[in-house]
Amino acid sequence: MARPRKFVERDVVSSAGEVFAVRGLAATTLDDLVQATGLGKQSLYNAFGGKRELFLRALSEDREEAARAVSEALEHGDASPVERIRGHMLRLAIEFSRSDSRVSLTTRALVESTGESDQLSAVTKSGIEQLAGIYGHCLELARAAGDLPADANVQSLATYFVAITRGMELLGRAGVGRAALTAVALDSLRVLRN
Amino acid sequence: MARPRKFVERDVVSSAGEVFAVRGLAATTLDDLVQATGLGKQSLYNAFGGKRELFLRALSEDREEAARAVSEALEHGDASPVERIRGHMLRLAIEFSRSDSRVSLTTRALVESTGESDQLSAVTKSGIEQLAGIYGHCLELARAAGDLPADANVQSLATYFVAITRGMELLGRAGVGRAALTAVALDSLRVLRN
DNA sequence: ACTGTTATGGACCGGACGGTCAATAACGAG
DNA sequence: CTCGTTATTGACCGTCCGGTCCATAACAGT
Repeated sequence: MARPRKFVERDVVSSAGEVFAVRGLAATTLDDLVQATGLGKQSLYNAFGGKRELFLRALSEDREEAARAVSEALEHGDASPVERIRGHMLRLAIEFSRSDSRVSLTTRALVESTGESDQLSAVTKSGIEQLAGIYGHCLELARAAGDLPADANVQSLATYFVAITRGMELLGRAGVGRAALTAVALDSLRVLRN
Repeated sequence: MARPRKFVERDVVSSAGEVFAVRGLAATTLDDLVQATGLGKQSLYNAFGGKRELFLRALSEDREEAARAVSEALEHGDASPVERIRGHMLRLAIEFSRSDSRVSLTTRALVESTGESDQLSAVTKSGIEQLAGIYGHCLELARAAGDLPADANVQSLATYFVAITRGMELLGRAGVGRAALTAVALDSLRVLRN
């Protein structure tokens, strides 16, 4: 009944997210997005509403994807919970030491948000809570298995892992290499010793 | 022999740094800086050369100030090295949970730098190495005092502390409160148990 | 007081930015 | 085939941006 779109929203959001991850929200221009997505300005505007809205879409997708990935790494497999966390951290060390200058959109949003009541802040906060929840779940299993120190607080350990992973991401961006990041990841796991 | 300046460079750089810390490099406009510093555009330009150069000045100052502060916290006092680190981390937890939306210029530069060969990257990398060096020095003392696990690697632990502090900074920005950040700080110290 | 030199402030500029408009194209329904 | 609806395209717009120009002010030295 009407002219069909020539693009798939998911692909567009994904391409846009790539640009945002490399350049950041403020530094990305509409023309960058036009070039990266292949759409015209007006099509972009019709479908998403503008640069900021498109970023929010990309952010949501990135958040979901990240949560999915961590979930998969921590909640499945036959290794023990602590070993799963260990494997996850080592994989992150490798991922963050890739020199492709990407920064997760969540971190971008965190840094570029302009205030408490910013919409970016809201999405980012809930994203962090979601991540902490996933870590927390796995840590709970570890505790049940007796693999955590007796006095460990699962909640705060979960937040701790969110913090150390964000820190590793920044260090990777700063050029810290794979070996060093791996060492950091291994160090970070020492908090789990009992 | 010529008209004297009406401003003190240090103050101007400091005010500018404040703005950059809140808004970021890309999102700060020259007019923001004019308003924050009280100088005219031309004076700003004469004295510093432009927005980017001014940011670099502010970044250097911020880096020195941060290094000085950490140095002071870790290298003096009658407490043991490990206890000094502990106190330092607890103080950071409080600092990062202030809700004033600041992000250290080093983190800003890290996230907003546009490539490997970026001047921002260079300054930031050396800043991180400097910080790691300070942590490393204190950890060396701790090791000498026998307060570190026997198999601990001082180098990587130093990097680890840089990572966890950057992560805590981001979490603070995300709205994680003082109590939670303090718990994270305490957790992070568990890697030092022997 | 005069002069050389630098600082200052406000007007100004070219360009890029995010966003919009209007003409046209591509479809499905009838 | 025609019509209604929506997508697309490229030209266009007002604004804001970083940066510059220029006329003037404020000093130090003579």
